[in-house]
Amino acid sequence: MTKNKLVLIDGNSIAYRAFFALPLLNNDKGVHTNAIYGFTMMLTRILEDEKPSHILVAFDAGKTTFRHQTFSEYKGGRQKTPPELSEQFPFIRELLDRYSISRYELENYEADDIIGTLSLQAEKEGFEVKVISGDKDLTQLSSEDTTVAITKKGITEIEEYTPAHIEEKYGITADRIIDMKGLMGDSSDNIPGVPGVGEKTALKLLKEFGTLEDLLNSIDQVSGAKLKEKLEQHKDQAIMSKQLATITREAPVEVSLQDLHYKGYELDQVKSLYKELGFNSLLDKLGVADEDAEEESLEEISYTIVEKIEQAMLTDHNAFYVEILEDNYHYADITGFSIVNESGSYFISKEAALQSELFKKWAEDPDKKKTVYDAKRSEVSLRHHGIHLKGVDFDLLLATYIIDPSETIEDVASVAKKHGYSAIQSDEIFYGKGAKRKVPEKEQLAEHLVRKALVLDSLKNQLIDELEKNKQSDLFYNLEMPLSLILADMESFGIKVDLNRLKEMGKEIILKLDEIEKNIFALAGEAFNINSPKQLGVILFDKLGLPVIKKTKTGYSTSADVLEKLEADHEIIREILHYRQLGKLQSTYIEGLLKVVNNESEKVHTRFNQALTQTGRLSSTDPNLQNIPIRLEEGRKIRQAFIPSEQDWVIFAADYSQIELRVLAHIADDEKLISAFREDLDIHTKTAMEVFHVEAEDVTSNMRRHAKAVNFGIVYGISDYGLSQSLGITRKEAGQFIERYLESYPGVKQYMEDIVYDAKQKGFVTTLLQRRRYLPEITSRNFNMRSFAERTAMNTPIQGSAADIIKKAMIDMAARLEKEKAKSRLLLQVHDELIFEAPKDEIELLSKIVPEVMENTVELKVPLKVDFSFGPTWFDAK
DNA sequence: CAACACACGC
DNA sequence: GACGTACGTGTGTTGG
Repeated sequence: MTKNKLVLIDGNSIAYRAFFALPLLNNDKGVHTNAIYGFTMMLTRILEDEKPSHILVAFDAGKTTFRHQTFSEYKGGRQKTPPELSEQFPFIRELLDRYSISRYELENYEADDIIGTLSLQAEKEGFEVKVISGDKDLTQLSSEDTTVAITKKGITEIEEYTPAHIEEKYGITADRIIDMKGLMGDSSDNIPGVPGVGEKTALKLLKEFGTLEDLLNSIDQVSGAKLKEKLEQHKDQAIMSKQLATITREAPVEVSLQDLHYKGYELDQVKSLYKELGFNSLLDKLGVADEDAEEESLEEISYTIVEKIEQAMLTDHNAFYVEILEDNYHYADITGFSIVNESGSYFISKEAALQSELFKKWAEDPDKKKTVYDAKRSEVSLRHHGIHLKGVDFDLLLATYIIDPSETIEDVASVAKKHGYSAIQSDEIFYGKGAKRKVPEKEQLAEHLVRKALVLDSLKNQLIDELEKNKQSDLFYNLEMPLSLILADMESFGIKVDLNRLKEMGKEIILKLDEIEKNIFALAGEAFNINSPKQLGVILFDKLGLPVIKKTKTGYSTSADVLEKLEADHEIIREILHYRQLGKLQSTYIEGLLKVVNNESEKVHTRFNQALTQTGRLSSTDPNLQNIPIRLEEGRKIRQAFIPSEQDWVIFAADYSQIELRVLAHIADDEKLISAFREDLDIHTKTAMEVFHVEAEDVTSNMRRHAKAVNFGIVYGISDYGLSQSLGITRKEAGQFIERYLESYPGVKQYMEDIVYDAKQKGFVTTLLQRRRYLPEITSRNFNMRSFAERTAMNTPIQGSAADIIKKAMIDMAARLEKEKAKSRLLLQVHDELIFEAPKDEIELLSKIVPEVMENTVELKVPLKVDFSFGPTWFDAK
């Protein structure tokens, strides 16, 4: 017989927590749902993790409780519950009813007291008890049978208070928590305590004297005259405070433990409430994806399954959809096509299309306009069949991304849904996911693909209007759309890899890894899996007794910054760091790269995601060629394996110098920063001079390092905390650095203030070329969310404008290479640099035109500066 | 299979 | 006074 388990939830406290932890979500009926949603998340998690046999959610009853008789100002000065939260309580009660979970409130008592009373009863009956709240006061209930879980950050993370944990954390037993409260008070409940006594002092006193009463009986033995006087003076107040903080275990609760038995819930009940509230993600989790709704909305459509293509089907203006099921379109096969135009709606099988000369001619005709979804993907896959797609005049994927980069775009259906168009199923539902994925019969496939083309057809004009309204037409038509074709070229062409070089490096690294592994095992005194942070933690901190610097939620942290601090303590640390470094090279950059090299061409074909990042940057996958090592020499050598695809060619790399800071100088219109760049000064040294008020010759390398980190922080929008981490200084010091920086560059300071104000007014920020990022959280009452949104407001115009500039440079560069009839080709973009391969006899040309084009692609108040180099491998182009 | 910890680049 | 803090991608481990 397993033990009964009672879960007691502090309903008010969890609702508050959820409300402040989540942004103010609205459902389609205009009801705020963030607290309900957070509460639901918490509740389902508890049911799953704890599997209680009994459960109750306690709420506070009215305004006053028996505590007010003792102290009329109890909970005085507390802010009124925001109406946005109040309106959610009825739903939370409804939710509990649907879940068949008991809830209870009691006149004159707080939720705490109900919990205290029932937990005591349950303990006596031999139950295991779990209390869940956001209020640390509840920890006083912790006992051998009762664990108190307090939400930490957000709503999903909790900290569990067992008697042992309390002793470890505070150095006092659980039953002394109330004595501590008596001394230190509690400002949120307006419990006074003893003025001048905080947590530290309270704990010190209790450790020395025992209970509050013990302490007050021996005040004369307290060291420190001031403290003694305070205690003497506020003796009664301390006793009263302790009383107020004490949870009663004898409230006249009218429910019995039997009443709290939990028998599970009725799926339909919960489901219908979720639907009403618009909790779609939770509906999915219930495993009851809303099939009927999907079915309902799918109106019938008519279309033709084309056996033989005829000229009349291919017109001047078309919605054209190319289906490729695998996500890596470099290697995947085309599944089929659909076309919608004024002549009709068609499904065309892969075979029917590719055998047709008419189709090829139409696809390659720039005057036959096509609206597509993901032009790059369509283009690259058609090329495998010798067809060069031309005449794309609208890409639904890119338009959706430009209009709002925060929308997660999964497939045509997800885009359709966002614009209120529902006559289509998602690919996940239509094809199935994971192992269940399969291509259905032709009839069904045909219908699904035609539906996609219909979406293209019907959303196009709507999105064109939206782009126009946002003044983003130029960005869309003249930047992102042409860029997608350039990226298609880069991706299809690929980059040659020196397989032998890579394999050789792999062998060397394996030898070294074996050696280091032996050393580590010898130093540890046993063999273990070095790649397992868990096992490594046990060795370092339990067996070798090294000091614990940081913990993660699952155990000890063994990250590099922690290990570096331990380097002097044990020689095993150096070995582990080296092992990690080489292990990363081996698994990600040697084996990982070898896995994705095309065996025939010996090239890698990355895919640039052009519709993903919030800032407008590209990202790169399979392989990611934007994070090839460079910082450490050992890793940098990986670049020796990237070589030109033709004999006697070179790799030519050009990078913008300090593009983000130059952009900042421009948009902030900061006089000092502008003149620094006009004079082409070393910007980090210059910043050090300004921040530390010294002359150039007095800037030490440490000052420059600090200045560089601050510049870095400005560019990436990190917080004082982030800066303190990267410099190994305190948060306060980091904050002072940032302040001094802003004093040094008043234009920047003004910009930072203006942009945040602007973002609050408009709800979004823009870049040089009108890219947008919406920041709804900038008005959040949650400090963290608001701060993050504010930093994003400052940072996105900087990083996003830099992204705009290099994208434009890529387009200009492609045009210029064509004009020069050069053979050189662009291979990669890595955020602020462009990598080309070039015949040796074009090095001179590139050395002239690459900097010229990149530096002049836009005109800013400061010059743009480009450095370049070249060599037989990417490694040598440094 | 998802979540986590870690590490690489900009 | 605490909160939990740049963005991406890929790897290995772990536990359901």
